[in-house]
Amino acid sequence: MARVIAEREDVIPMLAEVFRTYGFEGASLARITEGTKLGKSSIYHFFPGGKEEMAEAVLAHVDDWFKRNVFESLNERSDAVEGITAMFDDVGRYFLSGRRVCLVGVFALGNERDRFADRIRDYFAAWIDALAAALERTGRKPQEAQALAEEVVGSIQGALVLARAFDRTDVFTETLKRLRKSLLTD
Amino acid sequence: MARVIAEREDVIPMLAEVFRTYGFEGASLARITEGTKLGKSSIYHFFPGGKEEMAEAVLAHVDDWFKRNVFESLNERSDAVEGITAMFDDVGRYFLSGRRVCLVGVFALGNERDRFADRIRDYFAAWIDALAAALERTGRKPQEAQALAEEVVGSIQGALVLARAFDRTDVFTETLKRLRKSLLTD
DNA sequence: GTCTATAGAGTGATAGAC
DNA sequence: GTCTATCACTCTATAGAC
Repeated sequence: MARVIAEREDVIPMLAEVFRTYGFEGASLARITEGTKLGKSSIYHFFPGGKEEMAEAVLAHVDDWFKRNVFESLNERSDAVEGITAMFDDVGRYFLSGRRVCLVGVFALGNERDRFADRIRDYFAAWIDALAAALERTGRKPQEAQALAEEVVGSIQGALVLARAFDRTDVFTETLKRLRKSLLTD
Repeated sequence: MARVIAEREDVIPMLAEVFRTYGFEGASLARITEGTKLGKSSIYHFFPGGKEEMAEAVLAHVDDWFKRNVFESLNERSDAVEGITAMFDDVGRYFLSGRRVCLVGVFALGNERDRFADRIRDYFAAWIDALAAALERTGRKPQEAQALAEEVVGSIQGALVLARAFDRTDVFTETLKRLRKSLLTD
């Protein structure tokens, strides 16, 4: 029998895509098996806790990706301006210029929010805090930096909604351009 | 037999609340009958087309509410500044200071977007256009007004996401305050 | 009688868990 | 694959207003 040996780690990005596309409730086992090319038994082998465990793993994976890319861009560059520029590039690439939606944002809006409240809150908090820290290194006051960071992350989420609504990636890419400019010029 | 006679019009706001809370896929008939206090027969009597017709009616209702309130605030006041202020008040009240989510935004992010693409696009386009027109009346150039309006509507959507993520209404109300100020001072 | 709103059993299909 | 629960939806019967 032909077998494609899969590992849990390899399944998670595909799972993420299913949850992103259909939301938590809409991610049925049929869609999950279709999206992962795995049978139900394999899925339950990797995630005995069912959909809840799958969603947890996906959220952890997204969190990890942002920590290793976006937040690292912001924190580990000696030049804060360069770090902020890199963050916008990372974000633009991650969301496929607006064609891809934010999984955590989708979860935040749905009734699954309460179930994953900690993960959702931590994701946005970590992002805002990392950006605020970088903004402080550009010479802004802590309070101003925090407010600006919140503004930027919120605007990115809103731009994803509008890009989907209008089915136009430029709504997203132009927003990123504008936000970057406004952070780095005044 | 005890009867509480309902009308289609009275059902729609309750339906809207169910769709807002659970999304299109998550709005099961069980949740719909629970949320509307109506039996299946009554629901299907009012909406023979099933969930699709219910969602259409709800989107039309939201559209109508915004046209009759938010957009009217913007367009039919002789003083554009007063109109913009009224819009922010309307929006703050409508979204219950951020406790309530935007139904159209939720639909835009989900895979139901394609099914209701026209309604979703028109809702945001009408909002942005109405705000842009008011901004032009405050003396801004058409292009600048359009970009600013898009920015504001996007920021409002993003603020709803963050308010839900942090479970803090002030994230939403502070964003409204900031946006209003930035439109009316510079 | 007609008409509209309601009650709720019952349909096959699909859900998630195992 | 197998399990039960739930899915969206249909149907017949019936309530009360005219």
